Amino acid sequence: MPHFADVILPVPLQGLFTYSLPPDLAERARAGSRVVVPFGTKKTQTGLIARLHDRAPEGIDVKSILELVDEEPVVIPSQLSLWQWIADYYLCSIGEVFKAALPGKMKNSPRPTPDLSRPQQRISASVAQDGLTFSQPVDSFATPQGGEASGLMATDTVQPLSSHLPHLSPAQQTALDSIHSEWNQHAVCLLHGVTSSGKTEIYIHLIAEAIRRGEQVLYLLPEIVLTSQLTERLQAVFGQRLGVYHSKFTDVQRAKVWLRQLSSAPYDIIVGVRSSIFLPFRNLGLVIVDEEHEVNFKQQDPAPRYNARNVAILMASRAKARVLLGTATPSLDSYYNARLGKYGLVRLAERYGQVQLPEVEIVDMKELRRKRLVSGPFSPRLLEQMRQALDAHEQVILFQNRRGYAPHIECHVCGWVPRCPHCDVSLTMHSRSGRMTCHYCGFTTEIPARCPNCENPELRQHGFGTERIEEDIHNVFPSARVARMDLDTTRTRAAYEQIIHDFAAGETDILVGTQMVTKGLDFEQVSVVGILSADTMLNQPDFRAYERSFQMMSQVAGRAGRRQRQGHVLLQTMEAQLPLIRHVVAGDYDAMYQEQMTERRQFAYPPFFRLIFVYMKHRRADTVEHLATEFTRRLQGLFGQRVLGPDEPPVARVQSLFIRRAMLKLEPALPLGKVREVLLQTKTELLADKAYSSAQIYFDVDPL
DNA sequence: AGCACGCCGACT
DNA sequence: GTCGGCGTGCTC
Repeated sequence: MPHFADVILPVPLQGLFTYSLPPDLAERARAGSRVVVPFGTKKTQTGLIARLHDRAPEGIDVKSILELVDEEPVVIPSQLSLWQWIADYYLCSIGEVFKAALPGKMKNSPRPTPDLSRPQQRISASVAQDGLTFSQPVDSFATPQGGEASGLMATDTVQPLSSHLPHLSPAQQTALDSIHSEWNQHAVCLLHGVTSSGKTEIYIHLIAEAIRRGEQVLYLLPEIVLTSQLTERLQAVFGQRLGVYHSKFTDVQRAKVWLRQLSSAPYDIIVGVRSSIFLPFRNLGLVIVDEEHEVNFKQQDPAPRYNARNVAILMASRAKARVLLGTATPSLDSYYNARLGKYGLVRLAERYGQVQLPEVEIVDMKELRRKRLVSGPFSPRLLEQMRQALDAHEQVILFQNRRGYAPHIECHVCGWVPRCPHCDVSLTMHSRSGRMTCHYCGFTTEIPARCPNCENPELRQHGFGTERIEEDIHNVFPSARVARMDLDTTRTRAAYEQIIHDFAAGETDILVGTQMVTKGLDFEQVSVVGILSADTMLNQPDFRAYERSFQMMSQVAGRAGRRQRQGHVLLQTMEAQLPLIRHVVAGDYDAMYQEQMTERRQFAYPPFFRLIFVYMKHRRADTVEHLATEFTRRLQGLFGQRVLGPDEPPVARVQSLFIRRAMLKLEPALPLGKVREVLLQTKTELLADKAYSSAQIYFDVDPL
């Protein structure tokens, strides 16, 4: 019987914590089971047993485990080893991975036990009553009580799948066959299929095949594409075999899916967002990553800053499963891997049905402004196309990559601009609420009636956000029904679904929105798409700005197109001569790829080099400056000119903390183990210095 | 990340 | 004379 357990705790500290096992728990404790342990002075935490052993740790006052929450593990060995891989690769603690992995309810820390010294009732009623514990055998969670877990799950009683499968066009069938033959050589295949080429039907066939072989499928999607339209379509084919895992579901719903995957009757298919890579899979056979180029697959803020696409590829290789990456606009990274022969590559160049690719027309805004033919956000040409579409009872999508009313306001007498008191950005004006908001920290304040600096009552608005566009459309086309889709109008899943539903049902004529309107939505009646300003995307200070602009513009352009008439895309830009704009017009992905790859190679950026950012934050600018200089100096001592910086990120102060960053450009051949060790070591050393102890230091590996 | 301990300003 | 600011140190 083991005497000790190494426990993962949801804290940003490296390593595991060793606790002793009381004899009555020792025989029942298992790796992967949750435990309640004392941590710190008077706190208890819910942790997870990583391993059991008999080696008494030295020089540590070992405490005892208080409770065993689960009789059966809730995390299986393959998950534990994946967590460790994520912590190692993305340079964070395994506790941070644990925190991100488990649905909230399953890692809730119980109230501090009133008397910790009294051992008695170990699995207390207070812990078990939330219904999310494993005091009972796991299979009890696969029974019909939950509603969605039907008793008819046994494979032999489910209807044959083939009767529901969608018909494939010859082009789709060819692509499907090619994917199979690519999989003979490569575990990962990239499906480069133009918008509306019918990738989903191909996915459905592949999923059905995997299920017939008795394998599980993970179907990853970026958050925004996971609409009820898609899940209903998949549900129609796969019914009860399909589980959905979404961040807007409640904790209880997510915990139910998790426990169901542990049972003897798990879902065969999980359709889910980024975090569904953390679900337990005992028999993974296929991973589909749809819209693989999406930056959303990378978690940005709290650690672990993982890329779910890349983790999914690793998971699949460990499970000997196949991977299909699907997109109309591949990430340069994936396309490069395909060109290198690391991934298979299959193209689908034909749109499904008789839908034609849209015609893209450049509108030279610089020229129009010079001739004073345009003042607002719409060119005459766009207005003309919109009017035609409305007259023909067709729909319009307008894409403007900025929410709010005006990106900033300015006193035209003294030049005063309202800025966020906590962040290094100007405040965005929102007219509906009559307020100005910081898009970084959420700080909000009233719009002043006059300039607080010089009392001038005239404050000018600069630029156009989606809210302003919506208002302008009302003025130009008073009878048109307009909807706006951005972060402000889609706070709830219901509101988001409502906007999509109304537009699909033809109850809205014009949809204005941010990036959200570019994502995998197909509307039959859209004949005109307007990209109001390509420049807001092109001018981002980021080496991926052109790649992203191409992806966004191509994706939104792909929303246009009907069976009868060719769709029209109007691309308004101040940089009409830019080669990238021509590539969008021509739909020439390869030209964009070649051009960007030349730059990436020249400036030592991905996919030729691996990037790691070191972020440092402190409430004092001089402290963070010194820290950043010292961190960079130490790294340069070991890694030489691979280390750049420190510099200020585009927004150099957020939530009252000053930010600096150092950048590492590492050649692919460089073993990561040494780098990892040095980075963590340097961080530890510098934080041990009193001058920097209240600073925050973290790493962003393979940033997007 | 929490949380407590610990040493300096505006309050009953 | 106290309540509380957040700097500092620790968590098996």
